[in-house]
Amino acid sequence: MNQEIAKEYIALIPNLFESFSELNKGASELTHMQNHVIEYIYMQQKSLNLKEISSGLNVAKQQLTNIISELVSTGYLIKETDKKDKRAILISLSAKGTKTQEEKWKAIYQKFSENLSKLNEEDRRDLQFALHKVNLLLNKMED
Amino acid sequence: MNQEIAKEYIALIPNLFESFSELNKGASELTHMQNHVIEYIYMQQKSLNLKEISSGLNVAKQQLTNIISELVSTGYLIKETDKKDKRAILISLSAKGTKTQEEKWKAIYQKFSENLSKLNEEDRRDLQFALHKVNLLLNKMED
DNA sequence: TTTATTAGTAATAATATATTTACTAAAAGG
DNA sequence: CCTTTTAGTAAATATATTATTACTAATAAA
Repeated sequence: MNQEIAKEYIALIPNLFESFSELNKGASELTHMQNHVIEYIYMQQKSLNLKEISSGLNVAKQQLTNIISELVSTGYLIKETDKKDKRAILISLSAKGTKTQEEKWKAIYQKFSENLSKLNEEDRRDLQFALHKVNLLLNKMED
Repeated sequence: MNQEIAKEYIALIPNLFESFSELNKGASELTHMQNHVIEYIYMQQKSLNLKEISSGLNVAKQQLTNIISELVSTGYLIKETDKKDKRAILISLSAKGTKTQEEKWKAIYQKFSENLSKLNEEDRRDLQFALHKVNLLLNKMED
């Protein structure tokens, strides 16, 4: 059975690919890496130190020093020293940073909502249930 | 109802994020863009011309000229002129190109399969059904 | 059959990203 | 304490990506 499930999971990834790539289309004033960093922090929903961002995104910490200090000075990120570990610095989104992310997701949200009209009511009901179940179980798996 | 569905859809994206980013971790000998191009062609499951890749990836066609000719000379891609439109060139994966992609997906597949053991049998059955349904309906939506 | 579009190429310059090496200061471990 | 590890910074270099402009040749459209 596991094989069947894994196949369905794998099939899901390309299905979301388009929405995913669209996240960074809106060609803001930010570079790819800057976007990438902001997006990652937004998804993690908490403050992160440089090391966590580095390993989460697979980017050398030396690179992040510049990228993040740029994002701090342009007002997207906020730095504060970690009181539990004085070597570390916790990085989080500012209101401005959060807003840019919310707008990107909103665009995907709207496009998807429009496409939903191609399904009839029964299919939509099924889709809702199935999506809910998938999210629930994927979360359960990651714990 | 559409709002609820869209919310579940949006929630799904971060859920797949990790698997998604992992696709390009294996730090092959290829650059990001080269990987990106190969990945895109692999996902589309057919030959594409330069224009289609350009608009699909939101990358200027001028950039692709170099990227693709490099990938052709290193044996990942194959070029052939489109007989229906003599201006165009159809680009597809070589056996070597296909193999690299298959290996990346296989790694994701295996990791996911291992994680599945965290679910009990009933949950796994539910997950399989729900994933199948989601894929089915998302495909239906895109037609 | 002209004219306008479209697919792709080419070369250059401007930016961005990646890699390497070396450094400070706090923490962890003995 | 003393040593080693860890988080972050810094600067230089190499490589990759993006943007701009200009060009050829095939196709579409007037």
